[in-house]
Amino acid sequence: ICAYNAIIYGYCKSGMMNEACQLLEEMKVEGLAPTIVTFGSVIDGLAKVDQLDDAHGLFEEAKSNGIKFNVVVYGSLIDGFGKAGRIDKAYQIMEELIDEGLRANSSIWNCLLDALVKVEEINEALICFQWMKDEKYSPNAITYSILIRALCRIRKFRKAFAFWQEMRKQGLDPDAITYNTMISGLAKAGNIAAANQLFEELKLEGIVLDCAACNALVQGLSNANRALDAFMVFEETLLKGQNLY
RNA sequence: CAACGUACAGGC
Repeated sequence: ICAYNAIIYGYCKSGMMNEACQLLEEMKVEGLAPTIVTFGSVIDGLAKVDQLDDAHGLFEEAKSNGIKFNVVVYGSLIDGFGKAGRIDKAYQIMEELIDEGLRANSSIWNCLLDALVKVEEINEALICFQWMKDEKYSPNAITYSILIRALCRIRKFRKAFAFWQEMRKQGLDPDAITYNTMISGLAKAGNIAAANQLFEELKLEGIVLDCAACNALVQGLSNANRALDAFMVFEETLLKGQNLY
C-alpha cells in the first residue's frame, strides 16, 4: 500500500492523472484498500488539472464507502473550484466541511479569499476576511498577500498599505513573496513612484529583494517609458551579484 | 505526510 501511495503521489504531483487513476484501479483489483492519502493525492491531482467533477465524484464515492476525509482534502477541492471560478461549489464544499464537524483553518480561508478575488468580488473577499478574523482564525503572510494584490488591482493603494501595516503590527513579517506582490502590484497599476519608494525603503531596512522584485520594477518602469531608469535598476541589481534570468 | 499567495517566457 505504501508503495502504491508513493507512486500515485508522484504521478499526481506531475499531473500524470491517467497513470494515477489506472494505478488506483489496479489497487482495487488487487484487493488493496486505498487510504485517505491515496484518495487525497488523486483528488488534489485531478483538481489541479481542472478535472473538478471527476475529483468531486471520487470524493463522494470514497465518502460513501466510509472514508472520512480531513481538512486538507477539502482544501484541495475548494482551491480547485475556486481557481476555476466556481465560487458556488467552493462555498458548498466549505459548508460540507463544517457540517462534518471539521474545523477550517487559515489555508482553507485563503483558498476561499483567493477564489473571490479571482472573480473580482473584492468586497465579498474583504467581508470574508473580517468574518475569518471574527471566527478567531489568524491570517498569515499568504492571506495578506492575496488581499494586497487584490487591492492594488483595483488601485486602492491606501488600503493595501493599511493591510501591510496591520500585518507588521501583528508581528507577521512579510516574506519575499509579500514584498514582490506589493511592488509588482504598485508597478503594474502604474504607481511607479510608490513602487520605487517602497523598493528603496526596503533596501534601507537591509532587506534583500530577489530577482522577481527587480523584474517587477523593471517592467513597471519600462511600461511607463522610463527605459533609462529601468536600465539603472537592472545594472544595480547586476552589481550586487544577484542572479537574473 | 498532504492543500493556499508574487515576477518573467512562449503558441494562435
